[in-house]
Formats: sequence, C-alpha cells, structure tokens
Amino acid sequence: MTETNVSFRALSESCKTCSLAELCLPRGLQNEEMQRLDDVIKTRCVVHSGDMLFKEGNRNRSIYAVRSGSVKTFTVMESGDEQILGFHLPGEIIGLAGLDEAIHNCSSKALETSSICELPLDELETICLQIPSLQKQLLKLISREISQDHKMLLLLAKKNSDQRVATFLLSLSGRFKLRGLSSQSFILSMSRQDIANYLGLAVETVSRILTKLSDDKVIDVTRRAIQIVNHDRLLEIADS
Amino acid sequence: MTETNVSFRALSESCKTCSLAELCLPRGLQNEEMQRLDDVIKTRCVVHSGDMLFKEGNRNRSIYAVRSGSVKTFTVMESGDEQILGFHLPGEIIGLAGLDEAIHNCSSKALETSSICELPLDELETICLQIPSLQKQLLKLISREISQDHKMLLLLAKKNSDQRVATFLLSLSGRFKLRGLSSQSFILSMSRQDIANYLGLAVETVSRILTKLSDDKVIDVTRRAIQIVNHDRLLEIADS
DNA sequence: CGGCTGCTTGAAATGAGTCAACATAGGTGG
DNA sequence: CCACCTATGTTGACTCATTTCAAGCAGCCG
Repeated sequence: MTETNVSFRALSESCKTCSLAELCLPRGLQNEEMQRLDDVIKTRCVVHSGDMLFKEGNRNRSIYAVRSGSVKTFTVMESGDEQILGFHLPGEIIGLAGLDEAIHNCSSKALETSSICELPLDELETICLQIPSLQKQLLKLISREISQDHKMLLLLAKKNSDQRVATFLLSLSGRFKLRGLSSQSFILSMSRQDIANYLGLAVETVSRILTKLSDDKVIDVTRRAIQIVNHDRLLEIADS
Repeated sequence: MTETNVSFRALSESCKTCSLAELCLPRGLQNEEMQRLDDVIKTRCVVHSGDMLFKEGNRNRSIYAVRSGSVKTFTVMESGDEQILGFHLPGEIIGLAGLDEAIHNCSSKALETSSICELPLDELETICLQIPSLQKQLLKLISREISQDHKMLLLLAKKNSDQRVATFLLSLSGRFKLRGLSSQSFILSMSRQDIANYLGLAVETVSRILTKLSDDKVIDVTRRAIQIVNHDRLLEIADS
C-alpha cells in the first residue's frame, strides 16, 4: 500500500524536533531546494503490526523515515533467534547500516500500524552534491546513530539489569518528549520479550524489574502503559 | 609531534585493502582529485603508548586514520571507569561518532607507538561536493562502522564469555589478514584488562578462557602473543 | 635486585537465567 | 454475547555462569 507525492516539507513539519526534520530544516533550505528533496521521496507505505519493512539481505540502497507508529530493527543469528538493534519512533531514520554492501544487513518489522517513507540513497546522494548543507546533515544523522549505538554498547557491557531497564524507560521518555508527547506517561509498543531481547536480558528479568519499580513507586505499570512517577529516582537507578 | 605534507596517495598505498584506501581508490580518482585529497591531510602525528589522541568533549570536527600501530576508543562513565568502544588497526578510521555535536563524544588513546593522520571534516565535506564518488565512499565507511557496532551489540547481548573471546580473536585475525599480516599468529597490543572491558567481562574471566583455549589446543598463548592452532574449532566456539 | 604492573589461579558469592506453573487480556468462533 | 484459546506477562524455586575477593606468580623497568 503506497501513495506518491509525499512532501518533504509536510514530513518535516509533522515532527519538527527530530532527525527527519533536521535533514532539511536547520540550514533554511531554499524553496527550490526543498522541491528537490520532495522529489526524492518515492513512496510512503503503511504497514501493520508484524509486517516486514525490509529484510536482511535485500538489495536496496534506501533509508527509511518513520512517519508515525514504531518499528524495530533486528538481525537474525545463525542459531535462528533474533537480536533487536533498536526501536524507532516517528521522525527517526532507519536503514543506515549496510550501505557499504548495498544490501540491508538488518531487518525491520512494524510494532504497530505505522507510516514509513522510503528515501532512495542514490538520489539523496545526488541532491547532497547540489545542497551542501544537506550533505552535512546526512553525515550528522549517521554520526548520531553511531553515538547512540555506543551508548548501547556501554549499557550492555557495564550496566546491570536494573540499570538497563531504567535507562531504557528514560530513553523512551526523552524521545517522546522530543516529539511533543508526554514524557511522563506513554504506551510501550513492544512486548516484554522485545524489551528483554534488546536489553540482553530474560523476559522474566524485565518483568520482575518492572514489578519492582512499580512496587517502589518509581513507575506505574499497567500492562504496556507506563507512567513515570519518580523521574529523579529513575535517573539515579539508571546511572547508579 | 607532527609533520605536514603527508600524501593521501602514499597513505592509501600503504594499506591497500582497508577503509582508508577505500576512501579514494575504488572509483579511480583523477590525479587532480587526488591532489585535493592530499591537501586535506593537515597533520600526521606520532603518538606513544598511553598518549591521548583526542578527548571526549574536545571541540574538533575531524576524523582520524590510523596509519600504523593501534589505538583504542572509549567513553568514561559518570562512575569514572571507562568503556572501550573499539580497537583500531592501521587503515581504520576513527572519530566518526559525535560529528553531530562537533564535539568528540569518545576519547582515543594509543596502545603502542602509532602514526595517526587527522582529516578535518569541513574540508573533507567540501571536497566531497566536488568528487561525488568520495561522498559515496565516506557514507559507506560510516555505514560500515554502524554494521560493526551492531555485531558488537549482538555479541554483548547474546554471547557467553567463551563465544565473546573466540569472536574477538577471530575478528583480530581477520583484520590482520586483510592487512597482509599473519592471521595465524599475532601480538595483542591491548592488555587483558582492555579486552575484558571491551567484551563486557571480568579480567579473570578472559584470562581463564584464554588458558582453557590454550589447554584445549585451540590457540597458543604466550603472554600477548597469540597463535591460532585450530581455526575451525575457534569458529565453532564463536558461533556455537 | 627489588618493586611494580599485568596476569593467572582458586574458592566463595551472587546476579541473572532457566524451568515450571499460573494469571490475564484479547481475539475467535460457536 | 459468551466461552474458549492462545498470546503475553507474572511469579516462585532452583541452577549456573560469571564476578568478586584473595593470593600468588612472572616478566620488566628503573
């Protein structure tokens, strides 16, 4: 299910504070330049929970922008089980890894009904040559992805289970806030299993920690609805 | 200690198979284009074991190429202890994270006497606008960094200590081979402490596993000298 | 030749995983 | 619309891999 003629301007205005917007907004692109960007966006597709966006091994030099909803990216190990590499909210860009092989080296699946835009990289690169500030922004975006991954490496290498879950909740909270949504209360679009997988823990551990945090009045948990009651304490736990 | 006038051509020819070379070689740049690249390289500096290359928080939009020797990159946590993000061999490029803030968000320290080249990003970007293939290469390079980090996330989230150490040795082995060095026997430039830190393990665990691998005739360990005796078995252990 | 740092080894402690049972919500079909 | 069924999530008891603590060893530098 795809529609054409999605405007980059409309896209970026729908989430002014996020990666996607930054791709074109910060340097104040000219109208003509904007038009060029708009032309790049070939398709916008709507996917439903469980649908695959792209698959590891797909020959497709594109990146994708999440417009609404949320998705996860993951790789599948030889053993068959998956490792989740990230959860992606509206305005975030995915598919930045594996551009070197022109083959996606991770897969992406929708966590709920989501709207996604595809940006063919070849065309994006061409436009970057014409709009210097756009090239800069693209580099920044990718660089930020690396920084994010580094934070995750630290989490997995050094933090214990309490710290991991607390850090995870704070990360989501911060990202919701950035998008003008409540940082205090939000709905998890991913299962406990997905959270556990992402954080390198067992489902049972995640469940226990959420229960503990709830008992301690740090958060309030009702199924997938999270309310952060004591933000400071959560921060304390995350960085112990 | 810096010298000027380091040629990109010389640089890339000294390690034909690695990231640095790929930055300019694959598309067959013209001589004139090569000259532009050469001009970008401002300084080449020689650092000694323990010297800092760049520091977290430094305001410096540059990336660095390891010409000889080896370095580690790491962040320092609130608690004060460091998390090593990667070890970097000749031909590899570092400093790709944090370009978004124009501030290094990790530090880098030499593991042995090493020669490093600095590439100011602003100038590199300018040249990218003039040489389209260079822009492509730069993107590929950064993208590969992300792929590498994703492999590491998987390692930390899913692999046990045996698998981690085996994977680490195989990674080094493969990278040495890529550089025309022996993939069978090599010297570790990093301490057990650094390996443990990088792999999210305790020093003692790393030591024990190396001893066990040695007892099992999979590798031969003499202090920091490693010899891979049974490569297939090591692969088996890494992916179990 | 000390003394230092890096490495190894053993024994004990523990955090998180595994296994198993149970609870609950949401979806499906009678 | 209700009853059932399956998914997902929770909880408890036990196990085990890895860490921690402690001690000893070996190479290396001044």
